[in-house]
Formats: sequence, structure tokens, C-alpha cells
Amino acid sequence: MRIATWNVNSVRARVDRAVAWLQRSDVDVVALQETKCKDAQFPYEAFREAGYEVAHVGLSQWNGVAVVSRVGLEDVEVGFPGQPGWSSSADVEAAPEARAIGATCGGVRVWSLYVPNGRSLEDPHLQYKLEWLAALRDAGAGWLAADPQAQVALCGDWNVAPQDDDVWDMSAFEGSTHVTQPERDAFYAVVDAGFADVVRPHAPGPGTYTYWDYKQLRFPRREGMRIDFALCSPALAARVGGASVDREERKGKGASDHAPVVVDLV
DNA sequence: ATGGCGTGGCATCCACGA
Repeated sequence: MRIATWNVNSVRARVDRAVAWLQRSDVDVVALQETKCKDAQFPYEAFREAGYEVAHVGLSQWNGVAVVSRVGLEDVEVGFPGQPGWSSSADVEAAPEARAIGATCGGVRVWSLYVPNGRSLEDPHLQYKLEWLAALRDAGAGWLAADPQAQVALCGDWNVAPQDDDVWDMSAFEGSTHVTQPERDAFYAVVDAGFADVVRPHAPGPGTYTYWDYKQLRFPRREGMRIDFALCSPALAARVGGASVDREERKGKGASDHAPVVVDLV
């Protein structure tokens, strides 16, 4: 079975490319992030015609996550237990955002996660990000405590570069989010809870990235970030036979600013 | 020194992204 995670940066703008990529790459399950649409706007039909079922949650033009599968799609769960909400201002009640959806596909519990960006070091959004990751760690630890043999994939755009080699130039990130110690600690807390980055061993750095800004010729200059990860439970990590970042899909007109990350299970 | 792109929305500028 081949699973993948991909921040598509608008599923409607990318639907032809996304379906073509799925078929060309022989992918069974993909976790999509930043679909940027409401449920009713999702292009279900294009995926269905290609043989894929879709579980999606989208509440507005922001965020939006989906699990897309051709090997079954069961027990769909919108949001993880304890997932924090967000409020854009003090007089607005915090509400859940469309940043997490889980489904069981071919016996694997696949989560599509879009971790909050954090925006800037002074922004309340950064605290939200840290709380969100802490809650995810707790939820993940709970799943493994309930079933140590669970096959769980935490797939998504984590918006954290855990190692210095995960950005092209650390000096370009002074005073920025994504590389701070608290963010890295929050990421590694999930790892310490039992979820391993199964891609890095097969796609080592430096120079392996999953995101390149549209601006400043970042992609041709090979100036990117590794921020998209598939973190797998022990039982699932034991099945991983290979993994890669599909840098080719970042090329050309109409590409997302993120490349798909692919994991092969044996 | 700044911003340079791309997407979506009660749009013709704003919010958001990393």
C-alpha cells in the first residue's frame, strides 16, 4: 500500500493535477491539507471517477483537510480529541477549525493534519500552534496506550522545521516561526510519544525539502523547507519499505507550493 | 530596505500563507 501527504494549496485550483498525480503515482491513500473550500465545494466527482472516496472537512476558504482513499474509508473522525479552537479576536469565542480529519483506510488509521502556522513570534497564533501540537501529542499517546499495535499515520503539514538542515539557510529564519525551540520541542513531543518520521531515513538531508515559497525563485534556487511529515506508530513504521518527496510535482505552471510526500508500506 | 507569488472572497483590496 502506498500512502501520501500533500498540502495542495486549494483543491479546486489543483483538482486536475491532483487526480493525475494520484493515478500516475499509483497512490492508494493521500492526506490533503489546505483544500481551501467548504465541504459542498469539494470536487468529489473528479476523485470518485478515478476510483477514490473522500472524507473532507472544510468550513470556509481557510484550512480544510481531507483523506482520499481507494482502499476503503471507515470511521471518519473530524478533529482529534482535545483539539483546541481558534479565535481571531478577544470578543469572539474560540471555535474549531478544519485542521484534522481521520479515517481508517486498508487497516491504517490515517490522519490529515494542518498544524497552525504561528504567523510570528509575538502573535497569539503561535501559542495556539503550540497548544494544538500538545493536544495532538496527548491524543496520539492515548491511541497508543489504548492499542500499542495500532497502525496510525499522522500525516500533514506540520509547519515546523525540526532540524537546522530542514531549511536552506538558518540565518534567513532569525526571528521567525517554524524553527524555534518551543515549536521543535512540540514536534518532538509527538515523536517521543511513539510516532516516528518514516521519511527522513529514506530521504535524508540536507537539501531535501517539501515546501518552496512561490516568491523569490525559491524552487529553482532549491531554497525550501522540510515541514511536511508522515509520523507513524511503531506497528506501522515497521511496515515502511521506502519513502520519498516528489519534487517533480512542484514543477511547472499550476503547482502547489508543497510537494507530495510518499510512503510505501510492505 | 522592501517585496517579489498564489488563492479565495458578499473582491477590484484584503486576509492568509511559511
